Amino acid sequence: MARPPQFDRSEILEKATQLFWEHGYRGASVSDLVKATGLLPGSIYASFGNKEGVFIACLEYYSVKLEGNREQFERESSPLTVLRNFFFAVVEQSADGDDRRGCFLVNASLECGESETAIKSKVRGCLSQNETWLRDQLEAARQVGELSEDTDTTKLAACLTGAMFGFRVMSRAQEDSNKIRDMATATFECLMTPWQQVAI
Amino acid sequence: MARPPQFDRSEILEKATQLFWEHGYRGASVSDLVKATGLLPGSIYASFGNKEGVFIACLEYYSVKLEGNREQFERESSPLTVLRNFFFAVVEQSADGDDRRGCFLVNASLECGESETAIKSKVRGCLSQNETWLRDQLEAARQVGELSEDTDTTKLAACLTGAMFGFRVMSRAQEDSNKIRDMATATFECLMTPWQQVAI
DNA sequence: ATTATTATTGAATGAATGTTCAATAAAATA
DNA sequence: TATTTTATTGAACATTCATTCAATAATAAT
Repeated sequence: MARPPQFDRSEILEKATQLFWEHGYRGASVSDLVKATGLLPGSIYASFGNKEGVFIACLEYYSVKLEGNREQFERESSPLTVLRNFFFAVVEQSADGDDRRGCFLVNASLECGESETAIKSKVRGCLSQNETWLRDQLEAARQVGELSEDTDTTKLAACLTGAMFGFRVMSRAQEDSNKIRDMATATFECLMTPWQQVAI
Repeated sequence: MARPPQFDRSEILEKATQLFWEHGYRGASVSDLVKATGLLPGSIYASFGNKEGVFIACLEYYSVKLEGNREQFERESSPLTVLRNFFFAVVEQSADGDDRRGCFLVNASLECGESETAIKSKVRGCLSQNETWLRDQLEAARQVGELSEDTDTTKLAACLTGAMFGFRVMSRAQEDSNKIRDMATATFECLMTPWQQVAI
């Protein structure tokens, strides 16, 4: 009994995400959003409530995409290989000289403060989802015998998350690509080696 | 032959830094700056050129303070102890539940993009200064025999820098204090242990 | 075809943004 | 003391900000 939206939501979110990712939440204005998406203010406010609403929808959109990204690696390999492949895929993305936007979630986490409560909690949720996936993967590796029995998978997942945050920041700071690669590789090896089981 | 400034520059910078640290570069307006410092717009623009100039002066101010912070640890201990003490001082600051502002430099690094060129390069300079200090400290430790001869101190300094970025981000993301402490401790041990020499 | 409901339009809103400026005040030199 | 130089004042600047709204268009159900 009503007119349906004329636009493709995920197409709009893709464009909005690119905009926010490049300029940040505060750095991208509603006019920029209008230009980037082709939607007029009225439509934007009718669909997302306000600018913060658009941003949170973008965070969700990005997070879902990231989830798909992780699942993509889960096909054929052992848990540890899946984990390693995902980790180094992020490393490569962070080391890419032509794209130094870092991680949309990490950027948002540092840009937004106590005043943007809804954003903060959304970011927190998405980041912890990623960390939980890492832990699940480590746990699976432990079950399968790729990691030693006494591996503290929760703590290890936190360490890996921290390491990833680290080179996400380095990526933004425009560090040398090889430096990022080297430091990420070394850190990964240092963190994982103590728990890895030698195949018999 | 002229009237001297009426304000104490470092007092102003202290207040401005606190403001920017809490709200970010874009999140703090010039009016906020006026309120926080007590200076009127004209004085601010006469002294710092523009808002970006104030921010860059704050980055410098913070960086110098950080340098003093590092030197404070250099008094009585061995290079490795100095390094460890500094590292865990930052950990404790990051884990402090009442102050989750993270690192002013890291925050600025993620908030500011390609449009704020001057800020980006200032941040880069300050961060690399810290990393260089870490490397020097590691190098001293190697010379003294606290670390093995074949320690790649440059790469290790990069790894430690990344680790610190990591828990700076976690601090902002409002993670549990003990989680931050645990992950930082574990990461530090993993990174350092392979190179540490056992005393004979 | 009529009606109810929602989407889109695009101008308008008031508040806030960073910055400028002429006037004034204060200090240091001559 | 007179002069020069710089600092401070506080209002005013144009611009941009996020948001609203009455008018219009489009759809689905009656």
